[in-house]
Amino acid sequence: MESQDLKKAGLKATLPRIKILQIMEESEHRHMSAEDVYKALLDSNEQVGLATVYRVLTQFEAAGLVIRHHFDSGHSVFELDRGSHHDHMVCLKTGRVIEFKDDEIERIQREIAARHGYIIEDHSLVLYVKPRED
Amino acid sequence: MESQDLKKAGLKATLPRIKILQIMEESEHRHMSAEDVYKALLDSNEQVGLATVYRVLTQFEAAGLVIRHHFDSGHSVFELDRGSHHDHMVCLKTGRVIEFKDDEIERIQREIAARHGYIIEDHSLVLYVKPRED
DNA sequence: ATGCCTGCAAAGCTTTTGCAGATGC
DNA sequence: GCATCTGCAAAAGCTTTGCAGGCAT
Repeated sequence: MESQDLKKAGLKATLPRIKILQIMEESEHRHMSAEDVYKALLDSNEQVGLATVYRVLTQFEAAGLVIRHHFDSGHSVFELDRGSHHDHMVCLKTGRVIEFKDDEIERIQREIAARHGYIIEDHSLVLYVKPRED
Repeated sequence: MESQDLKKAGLKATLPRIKILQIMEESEHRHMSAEDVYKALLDSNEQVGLATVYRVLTQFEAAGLVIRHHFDSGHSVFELDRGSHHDHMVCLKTGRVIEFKDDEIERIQREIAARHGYIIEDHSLVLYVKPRED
């Protein structure tokens, strides 16, 4: 039940929030822009303002429910935080987003940061790729 | 001589372009936003419009003279392309940007892309870090 | 009941664009 | 001289915010 997740996150279980959470859970695209979410709401005949979508997504981010990515395009993309960290590969031809994770890379990253006297708080790794058979 | 670089890149050697190239070469910060460049121009008593800065930086990017990064902040930062690829570490406390490169990480990245049937066109790796002695 | 939410419209920021005049070659 | 470039101001995205009314608890 979404209302539980919301309350657990310290957010009142309002209709827009519940709907947005549902949209993101049910969407076939795990990465959605605010506009994408807004359009999906309209498609479901939900009356929610775009400003509210932005506000809710920002609150979700603060609450750790979603992760905000920037990729390379000047606008934000949101993804439900299912708890398992991973990196992304974006196909330049189709726009498809593939998730992956590699412990070896993560290990080396920590090592490099440490070598400079730092601790990693977060990181962003995006591979921009194209199909091999081009 | 900057005008040579510009002509080689197929761009007319105009004053704004030359000045912007100089600014970026001489700045102690290798990563500058359009606004940063614009302010630096004003500080040097150069009369160049902000729109021109954006236009020139975009042309430079297309010409391969600079690289545009997005990091995580909703605005672009530009860096002179000195030919040697590297990744970035951004200190969350001071904003300092450190460059690094690791062949092992690069190798694994290519391997992962290949495993999914892709070839890497480009990639972006940014570590958001904080000093160890916090 | 009351304090947190929402919708709308307006404003904010970064970046782009149209146009007339200026400049490089 | 002519095409390209620049400055200005206006516009265009994306995102945030102020305010008056609405909703969850």
